[in-house]
Formats: sequence, C-alpha cells, structure tokens
Amino acid sequence: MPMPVDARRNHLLAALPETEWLRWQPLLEWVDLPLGHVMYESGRALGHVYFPTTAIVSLLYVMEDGASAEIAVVGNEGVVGISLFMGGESTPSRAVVQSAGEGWRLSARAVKAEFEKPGPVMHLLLRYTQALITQMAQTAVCNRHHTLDQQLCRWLLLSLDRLGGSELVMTQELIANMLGVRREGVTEGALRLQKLGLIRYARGHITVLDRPALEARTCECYAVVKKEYDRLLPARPAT
Amino acid sequence: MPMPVDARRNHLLAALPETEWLRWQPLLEWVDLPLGHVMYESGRALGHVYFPTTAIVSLLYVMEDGASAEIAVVGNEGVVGISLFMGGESTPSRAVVQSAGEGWRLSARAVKAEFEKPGPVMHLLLRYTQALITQMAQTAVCNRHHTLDQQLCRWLLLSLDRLGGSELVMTQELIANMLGVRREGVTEGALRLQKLGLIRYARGHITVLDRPALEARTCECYAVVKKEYDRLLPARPAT
DNA sequence: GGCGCTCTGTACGTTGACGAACATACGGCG
DNA sequence: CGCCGTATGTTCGTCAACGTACAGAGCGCC
Repeated sequence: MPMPVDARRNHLLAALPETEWLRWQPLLEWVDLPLGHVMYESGRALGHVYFPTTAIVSLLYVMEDGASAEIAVVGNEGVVGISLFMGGESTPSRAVVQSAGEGWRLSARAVKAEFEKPGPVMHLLLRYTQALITQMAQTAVCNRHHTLDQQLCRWLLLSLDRLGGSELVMTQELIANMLGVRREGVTEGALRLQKLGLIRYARGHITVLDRPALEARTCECYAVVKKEYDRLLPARPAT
Repeated sequence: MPMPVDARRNHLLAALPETEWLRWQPLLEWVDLPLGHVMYESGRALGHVYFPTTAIVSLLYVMEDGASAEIAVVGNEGVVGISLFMGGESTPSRAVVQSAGEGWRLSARAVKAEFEKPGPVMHLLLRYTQALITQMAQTAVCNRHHTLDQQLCRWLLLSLDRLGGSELVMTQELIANMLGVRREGVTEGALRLQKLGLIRYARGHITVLDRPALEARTCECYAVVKKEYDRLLPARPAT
C-alpha cells in the first residue's frame, strides 16, 4: 500500500469512491499541523484545501479590537478551505490549528478541477459544507442562549469527536480564546466539571472521564450538530 | 415582455445569463409570501427554492423550550432553500417570512437539474451560499460579543438593505423574536435610537431617518457581511 | 364613541459573565 | 535543588440583559 493510506483516516477522503481515490492519491501532500499554525488568514486567498487526519482546526473570526470567537471546528471529518470550491477564494475568517496533528492537502487547482466534474466528489464536498453550515448556525444559537458551562461541554464534546480518544492537550486560556470568553470563566466551569468527576485536568491536559454525563450537561446544540453530521456524512458510504 | 420580468428584481435571477434566464422563465412560479408564513420547517424536505423579490425571510432555529434565534436573513439578494442543491434536502432550522411580500419559486427537481449542469448557475448559487455562510458566521460572533443596541442596528440595516426604502413594517415583539432577546430590550434600544433621531416608529412601523448614524452605531459585523455580499455577488455580473 | 386588543413604555430585583487584580502551584531548566 | 514561567484558582465590584409585573396609548371595530 502506498503512503497516503493514512490519508483515509480523514472521513471525506475515506468516503471517496475507488476511482477518485486512485486519481487523488498522487495529488495528496502530507502536512504537519503544529499547534497555533495559521492555515489561512482573513481575506487571503488559499493555496490548498486541507484534510486533517489527527489535527483539529478552528475557524474563527478575529475582531478589530483583537477579541475572537470560534465559528466552527474541523477535524478528521472534514476539510479546511471550502471557499476554494464555493468560489469565493477567501473568507473573512481565520483558520488556526487548535490541536496539533497532521493532515493532507490538495492544491487549489486540483480541488477545483475535481469539483467541477459533476459526480460524487462535488456532492460529498457540498454535503460536508452543509454540515459545517449547521455547525455555524448552532454556534450562533448557542452563543445567544446558553451558559458558559453548557458551551464548554459542547466544545469539549465536539473536540473529542474530532480526535478520537478521551484526552485533549489544551490550556484553559486557549479554550477561552476559542469560545470568546474569559479565561477565568473557563477555569470556573472546568473546576465544576472536575468536582463532579466528569473530567480531570492539569496544566494543559484534559481527560474526559464521564462522557455521557457531559452530554447530559450540555445544551441541545451538540446533539443537533452531531445528528446532522451523521445524517449528511454517513460512515464510509462509498466503500 | 412576459410576466416573470418582475422576477428579475431578485438579484440572483437578474444575474442569470440570458440563455439560462430564457430556460428558467417558464419554470418560475409566482408566490405570495404573507407575514409569518413558514416556508420550511426544521427537518422537513423542501419542495421548492424561493427567490424573494419584495419579501424578507428569516432563517431561525427554534429551541426545545420555544426560544428562538435568527441565523441569517434572506431577501431579494438571495434564495431560500439552499439545502436542496447542497444535497441535504433539509436543515435543522426554519424559514419564516419576516416581512410580507412576494417572490418566485422553482421546483426542487428543476433546481437540482439546473444545478447539476456545470456552469454559471451552479457557481452563482454557490457564491451566494458562501455569502450566506459569512452572514451566519458573523451572527455567531455578534451574538457572542456585541450589545443588544449594536445588534439592533445591525438587524435594521440588514433588513433595510433587503427591502430598499427606509420603512419596515415590524413590531418590536417580532424583532425581539428574531434577535432572540426580550421585547423590553428592543423597546429600550429603539427608544434610545428614536431619542437620538436615528429612527422614528409607531405601532409596528419603523422609519429610518439617519442611516449613516445607524451604521456608525452598529458593530463591525454589518460592514463585514455587506462587503462580503458585494464581493461575492457583484451587481448584475452577467448582464 | 367607547370597548378591547395590541403595541409600547417603565420599574425592580436577579444573574451570568466581565475586568482587573492577585494568590497558588506545577514543572522544567540551569 | 531552587528559580521562574506558565497554568490554574479566587475575589470583588460592575454591568448588560433577564424575568416579571404592570402602566399608558393608539387603533379598529361594533
């Protein structure tokens, strides 16, 4: 088996029909995605789309005063850089690696060429985009109505889903940046969760001990998003 | 000129190249869109996409407890029902007519057939979708960081842009539902704006008197969204 | 032309998150 | 082994928005 077999740890790449997969293999390029790496900047045209395998990427908007808010999160279920095939070439948001890892990338030219052919690639990418839209919409709702505690749970669960495993490497400061809240707020929330025995953490390492309890403590937003991803992107539909 | 010439008051329909426009004309169906009409319901498959001409439509999410939050707003610049061509068939959100008016609709079958042909129709709809995504993202940011007053201004401006003119027919109660805030909060905000001479209102009619001042009073979110719509959907690119 | 409904205005206590300031504690490096 | 930087914990006053309750006020309808 050639090297890019690892690439199929990304669900979108895994969902490619065999023909497309064979055609894509030589085009895929492995990339290391270190923590904090800015994958694209607001308004800047992108050179590649990225399919994370082990990394998690946050799409966030940074305001004029420097405050930020996460809009959505992308992991091995998706792709970073949808504006390339959506036709806008750029977006007002920024993509930052939130959890270090790896991924595969495809040049802008290649992805556009693949997308233009009517067929499964286009439909797969569009269905993923719709799932991403749902995540953004639910983020808006959640920001409006739910407490910091609920949002923290949602965020932990979304990140967990995209990592596989039960541990995240992530300081409270970083989480606060992502959620667009104060670090102290995250500390208080995390403390409560720890006291209840749902998580354990220390200096940038968070372990989830009781996932069902976390799910019970979060708002409906998490379930809505999860359900929509499962509906739009069933596991390996093309294998 | 045949009847559907009015349909070109919708910017997307207006942007269609002549060939496509001629093909679409017989497929378009005029629809009345009365206030409060639910165009589609969470999770329900859609039968048509709608191109508003004079109506404004809110995409909103209604929570289990009945509270709601607006995710985006669509007027004569866009189309309601993107999930039809995105491939999901439905979304977890609801579309409600926020300001009565009219529009044109195209059957699900027709729009899918048109979208599948590689060419200008697909690119136009996708670029619109990306603009809509930006609006949703910015709504999330705005909900996180900005005051009710700022959001009220943003909302008025977005609605105004989609109506043309300076008057909206809209009670404060309805605005509150859209924004997902208390009615009293909207009253207080509107009162402040009125005292400053930026708007005038009475029993469900709001007139904007000083638009530049409104723009100065809102957050950056409005400008970001507006700029992105202008960038992605320049006026009549295909005429 | 008054009755009733809808829309708008006002008030008050509560609360979740903020901003700022500071206290503790772990862990790696010299 | 001790120092220092980063990570986490705590406190306190402030504030925007909430929930609730109720008071005018305009409009239409009988």
